[in-house]
Amino acid sequence: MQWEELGAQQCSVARSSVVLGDRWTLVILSDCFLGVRRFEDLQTRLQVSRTTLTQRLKKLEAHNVLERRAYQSNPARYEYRLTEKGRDLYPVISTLLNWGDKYYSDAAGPPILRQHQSCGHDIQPILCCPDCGEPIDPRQVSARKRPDAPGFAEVTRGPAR
Amino acid sequence: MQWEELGAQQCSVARSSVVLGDRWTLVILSDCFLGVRRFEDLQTRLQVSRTTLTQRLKKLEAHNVLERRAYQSNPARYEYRLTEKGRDLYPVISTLLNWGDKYYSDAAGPPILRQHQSCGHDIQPILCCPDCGEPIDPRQVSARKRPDAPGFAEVTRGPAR
DNA sequence: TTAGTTAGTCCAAAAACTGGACTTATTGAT
DNA sequence: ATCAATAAGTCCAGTTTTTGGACTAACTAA
Repeated sequence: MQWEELGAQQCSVARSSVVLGDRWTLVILSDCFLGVRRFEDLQTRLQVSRTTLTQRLKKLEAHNVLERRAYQSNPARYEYRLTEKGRDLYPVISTLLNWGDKYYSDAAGPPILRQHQSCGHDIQPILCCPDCGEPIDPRQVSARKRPDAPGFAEVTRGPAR
Repeated sequence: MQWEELGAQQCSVARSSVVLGDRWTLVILSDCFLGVRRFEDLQTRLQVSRTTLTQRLKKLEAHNVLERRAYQSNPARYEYRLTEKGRDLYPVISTLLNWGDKYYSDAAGPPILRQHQSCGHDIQPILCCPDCGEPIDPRQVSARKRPDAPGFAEVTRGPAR
């Protein structure tokens, strides 16, 4: 299957993977959330090859996740900023960071600390139900195919077995 | 930079990307959360090449995200189950699904619906602060390098500018 | 006996990624 | 005026990864 075809599948994770699913994209976006905007900074920090970085930035721009914007002219220089669609990836990056912190931190703790300004605590955000407000226990969430949806999702998961 | 070296970086997203950062892994895991366990089922549903699927499953097993377990002998047949470390990826998959639902659904809505058993609603989980319980606004979260942490993270993001 | 099932392996071709040199247009220092 | 530095890329040839499809092993059911 060609790569872009994956997006035709009836699955939101598959469609998201068309944009995000490679070695570098999530790391690039993570840096964007830290305020890094320039090609040189990204390249230096991530040690990604210039060719690959160029391709990734173009792809993210094409998918409207980043916006390429001139911050000076003569010579023209560009920076990359998260669009609203890009900012909406915050929960993904944030939960990925939680997972990495849990399983790949060294003894001294996570390399990046996040502080919730509203309450002052260092936090690792958690998933909650937007309706009842309770923290989500995955076993309390059942998944089912939308009745009229086409595609392969015959198997879906019920609540805890 | 070689691929596994990325894990040496002082960044939890980079380390997570060593395991998750490719075209297929997140989609495979998404299927695992739907209860798909077998090689053939994954291959048929995802249309991933058998070689790549084999490699991914081996990698996920090596990183202790999936467990390979015989469900019969003569001939031996194996299934793949999420470990605790794998189940801890639920928030990542879930938020990725939210994002895909928002930006890549067709008019009829998301292909997979999730219902919170505790309260009965169809939901898209949101991020909350584990301390104060409020929904997370990314602009209310500042990131900073742990003071003694080595590595490149000179740039960190403050709260909304 | 034949076909089907399942979890893979093997191969050659195609696609993606790599490091490093190079380009262009400018500013600041000597 | 000359030289070095900066920034955002492009270009290239070599390496690594991914692909589709055929094949295998060890059974079971008809």
